[in-house]
Amino acid sequence: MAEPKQNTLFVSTLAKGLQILRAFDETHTELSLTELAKITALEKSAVQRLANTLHLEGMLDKDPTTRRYRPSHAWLELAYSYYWSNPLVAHAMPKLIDLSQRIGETVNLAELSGSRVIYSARLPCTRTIFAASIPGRTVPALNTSSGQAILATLPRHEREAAIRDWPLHEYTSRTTLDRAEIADQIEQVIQTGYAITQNQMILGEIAVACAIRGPSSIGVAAVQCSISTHHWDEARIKSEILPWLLDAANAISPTLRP
Amino acid sequence: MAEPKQNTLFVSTLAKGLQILRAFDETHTELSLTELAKITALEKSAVQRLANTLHLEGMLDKDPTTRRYRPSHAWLELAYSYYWSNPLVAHAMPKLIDLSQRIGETVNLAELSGSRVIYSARLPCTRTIFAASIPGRTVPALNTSSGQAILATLPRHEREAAIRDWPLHEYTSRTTLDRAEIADQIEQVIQTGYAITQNQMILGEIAVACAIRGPSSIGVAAVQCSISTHHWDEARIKSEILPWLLDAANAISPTLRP
DNA sequence: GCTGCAGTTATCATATAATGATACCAAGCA
DNA sequence: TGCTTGGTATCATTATATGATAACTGCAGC
Repeated sequence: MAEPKQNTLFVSTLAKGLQILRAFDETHTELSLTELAKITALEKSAVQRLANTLHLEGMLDKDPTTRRYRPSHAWLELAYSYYWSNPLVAHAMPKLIDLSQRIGETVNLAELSGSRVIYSARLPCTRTIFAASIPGRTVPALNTSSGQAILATLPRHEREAAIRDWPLHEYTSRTTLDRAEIADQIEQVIQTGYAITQNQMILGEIAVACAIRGPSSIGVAAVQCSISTHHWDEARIKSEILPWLLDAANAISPTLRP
Repeated sequence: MAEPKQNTLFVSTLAKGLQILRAFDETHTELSLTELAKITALEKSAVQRLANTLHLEGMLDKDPTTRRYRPSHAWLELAYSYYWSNPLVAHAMPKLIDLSQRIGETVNLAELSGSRVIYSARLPCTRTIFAASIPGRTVPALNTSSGQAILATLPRHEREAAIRDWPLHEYTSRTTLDRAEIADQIEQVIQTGYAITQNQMILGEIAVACAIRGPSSIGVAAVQCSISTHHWDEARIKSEILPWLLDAANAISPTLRP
C-alpha cells in the first residue's frame, strides 16, 4: 500500500511486524502503542494487532500497569542462534579469551556488515561505557580501527569506493571526518598490517585492530583492543599489545578457510 | 486455520514469520526452504514467501550458491536493543567486570525467564565450551546454581511449586534429577545465601551463584561463577571467591529498587 | 465529584493481500 | 538421457488483514 513495490512473494504483514521490533533501540527502550504507531508510521489498529501478536508469541513483554511494550528475553535467544550459525565467533572465542587474559585489556571481535562494523563478541576487562560492553552494536566502518583494518584488505577499487561513499558519524569532537585523512590512515594500515585510532568513539580511548582474513585473504572481521590513554601511550601499545594482537588475528584466520 | 484459536487481534501471518526465525537453533544453523517447511510445518509456498520477505528485510542471509538461509547480523542488533531496554545489565556490568578481574574466573549474569534461566551477560576468563561463552543461552532453572539461588528467594509456596513442576534436563551423567535432593540444596541456599553445584552442565565444572534481589528482596537474577574442578576445590572457592561474589551481588541489588 | 482528554481495548464490514495448488526450471545423479 | 529433488514463478480464490469507529479506562484539572 504505502510500500512502493510488492510482488506476490513479499508478505507485507510480516514486514510490518519487523518494523515494530526495530522501533526499539538505544533511546526507545520501552514503547506504548501510540509511540509505536508514531515511529513506524503504521495505523493505530495495525500496531495494536501486531504488538499484541508479538506479545502473545513471547517476543514483547508488556508492563501490566503502564501497558508499554519492551523487548523480551527472546531477543537474546535469537542472538544465541546467530552465534551458532556463524562459525567465526566459535573459532575466534578461545583465542580472544587468551588474548584478553594475556594483555589484560578489553578485546572485541568486529565483523563487517554493509558499510558498518558490528561488534559480535566483547570481552571487557575494565569498566567502560555501557555501549562498549555489550555485543550487537554497529558503527560506521570508516570511523573505527576495525573497519579500517578490514578495508585495508579489500581490492583497491572497492576500498576507494568505500572511503568515498560510506557514511561517517561524529561521535566525539575529535572524530576524523576528513575522507582524505582516512584514506591516508588506511594506506598506513596496508603497510603496517594494523590500524590504530584515537578518540574516535569516546575521548580518552585508543583502539588498535588487526584484520581476520578469510579465503583469498580478504578481511572478514577484525580483532580489536580498546585501551585508555590514561594508562597507555602509543609506543607502549605497539610494543606490549600489538604483537599479541597480530598473533591472535593470524591464529584465527586459517581456521576460516574451507 | 491450523491454529486452535485466533481472534481478530492476532495476526497469524506475523506469527508464522516468527516461526521461521525460531526454526534456527544450536543444531539448525542454516536451513533450506524445504527444511524450514519441515520444521515449521508450514506450506512450501508460505515458507518461500516468508523467508523471502525476511531476506529482503535483512533478517535472513541467503547463501547465493546453496540457497540456504542463515540468521543475519540483525539478530545481534536486536540483542543490543534488548540490552538497552533492561536496566539490570547496565547496572550489573561494571560490578561484574570488577569481579571477574578480581577473581580471574568466568563470571555470568543469569536472569530468570519462566522456568528457565537465561545468561544475559558472560565474561569468560578461561577457555570453555562455546555454549558457555556466548549470551542468550537458556537452561532449566532447577539444574543450575543460578536458578537455585533465585528460587531460594521466592515465597515458600512458589518455590515448592517450582521444585515440583519445573522441567529438568540431564546434561551430564551427574546432573541431579532427584527433586527431593534439589529441594534440600535450595534449603541450604536459604541458610547460606549462595548456591553451589558441581558437574551439572559439564563435567569438571563447579558453579557458585548468588541472587540479585529486586524490590521486596525477591531474586530477579543471579551472579554466577563457573570454575574448573581441576584447579579449584570447594574449600578454596568458598574462601577466595565466595566473599567477592556475595559482595558483587549485594552491590548490584540496591541499584534495582525504584 | 464531575468533566474532558489521551490512550488502550474491542468490534465489524470490506476488499486487499495472503494463500496453496500447480507449473516451470535448474542441478545432481544413475 | 531421463529421473529426482529442491528452488522459483504464476494465478485464481477467499480467507484474513485492514482501518474506521465505538466502548472502555485511568488520570488531571477544576
